[in-house]
Amino acid sequence: MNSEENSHINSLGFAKKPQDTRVVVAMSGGVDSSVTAALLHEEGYEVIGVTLQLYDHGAAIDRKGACCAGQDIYDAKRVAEEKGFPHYVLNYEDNFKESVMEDFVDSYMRGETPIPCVRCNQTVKFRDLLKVAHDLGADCMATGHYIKRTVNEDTGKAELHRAHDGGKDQSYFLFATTQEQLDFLRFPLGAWTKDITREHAERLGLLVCNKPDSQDICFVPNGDYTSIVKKIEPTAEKPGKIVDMNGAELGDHNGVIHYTIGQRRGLGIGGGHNDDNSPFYVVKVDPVENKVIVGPKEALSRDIIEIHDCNWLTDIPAKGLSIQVKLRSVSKPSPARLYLLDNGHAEIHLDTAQYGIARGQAAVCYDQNRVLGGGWIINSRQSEEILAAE
RNA sequence: UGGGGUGUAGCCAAGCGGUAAGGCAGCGGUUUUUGGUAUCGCCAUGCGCAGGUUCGAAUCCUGCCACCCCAG
Repeated sequence: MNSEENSHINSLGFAKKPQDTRVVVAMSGGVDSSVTAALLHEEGYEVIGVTLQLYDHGAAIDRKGACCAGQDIYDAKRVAEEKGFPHYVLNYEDNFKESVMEDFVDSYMRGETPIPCVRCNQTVKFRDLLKVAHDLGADCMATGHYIKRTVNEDTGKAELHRAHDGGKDQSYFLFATTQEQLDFLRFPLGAWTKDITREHAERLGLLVCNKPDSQDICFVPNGDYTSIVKKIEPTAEKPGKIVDMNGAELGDHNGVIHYTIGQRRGLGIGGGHNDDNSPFYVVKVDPVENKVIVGPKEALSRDIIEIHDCNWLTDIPAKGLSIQVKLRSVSKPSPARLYLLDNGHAEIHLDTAQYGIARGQAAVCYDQNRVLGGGWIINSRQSEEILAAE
């Protein structure tokens, strides 16, 4: 981030001195965003740190690897104080609850499988906090995400690219970033590995340098997401039947919110229900009938995915586009072809079928390392040609 | 009541005189910046019960019990 010595353009892409460039840094209290803020400050930028208080303090205060509550807010403030730049804490609890947590709950109630991290980026951070940054007169807003933003010399447009460190790449969670948001955003860590970030944290003497990486859903304590669903929607947990694909009852469930497509464990279905004693997987979640439908792994095979609420950072030709797509955060992109549909949806035709594609998850499209955009999975099916071949 | 069959872990199940396969479920670990997947490990001192034969029995014998089927 300190290249371009021979240019008048500073490291954030502005034709002015760092000290004349005001940048709002979204600080979660973790290592990454702390380093981002401290480094920009070190470079001479006019840094304003902002931390959002997203959910209940008390419940999160002892939680390792959380963010944006309790101790983390304090940590962010300490970093700002030590480095000597202003820092604000904004209470976004209501906002977060409405935009992220309630969406999370509604999604499970509909039998879907949500990704709250994407919703959070999409709403609270890149819509609401970004507006605050604008209001503060900032030239841009920086975050500690591992993703690269480049400016295409031909088109002059900002592009999103996967992080240099493929293992830390967060592009899956940022697919919904619009072109307009991207124009205003900066991701200084995108070209780094986590090791480098931690080295800088140490060099800068940040008290957060040894904090563990965050993982899991930040507002869910010890991995038990259903406790949050129940807390917000006490009627969410209705017991019902687990049935096979012919409708035969195989067992009981204690609420569809506990299940997601592709899930194997936790069904409690013993042997003797099929010839080879092969395991059962959740094939469908039916909140209306309050049933969980299970079947063999083959029944999960899907090679056509329909997505909606799409965000595109490039033009998609009418005749389709060869892409690579990620249908879950942890998996290599797989080759596919992308087609836009008349209703604004899009369809992704996978070269090879995948298993466990759940409604509510995201399909993120790439051209090699470039993020083209993506959408939310609304439907999926197995093409007839493959069905016929089986 | 007569005839036949079956009883092996929570479930399915192999073994048929030589010291309890495998799978499903469950539990635990690894992996993982969403859910899930995957992967690794653990899981019957005992084979319906009681005797007997044998160096040795889940396996052979006897009795009892339970369930299933057919007859009546």
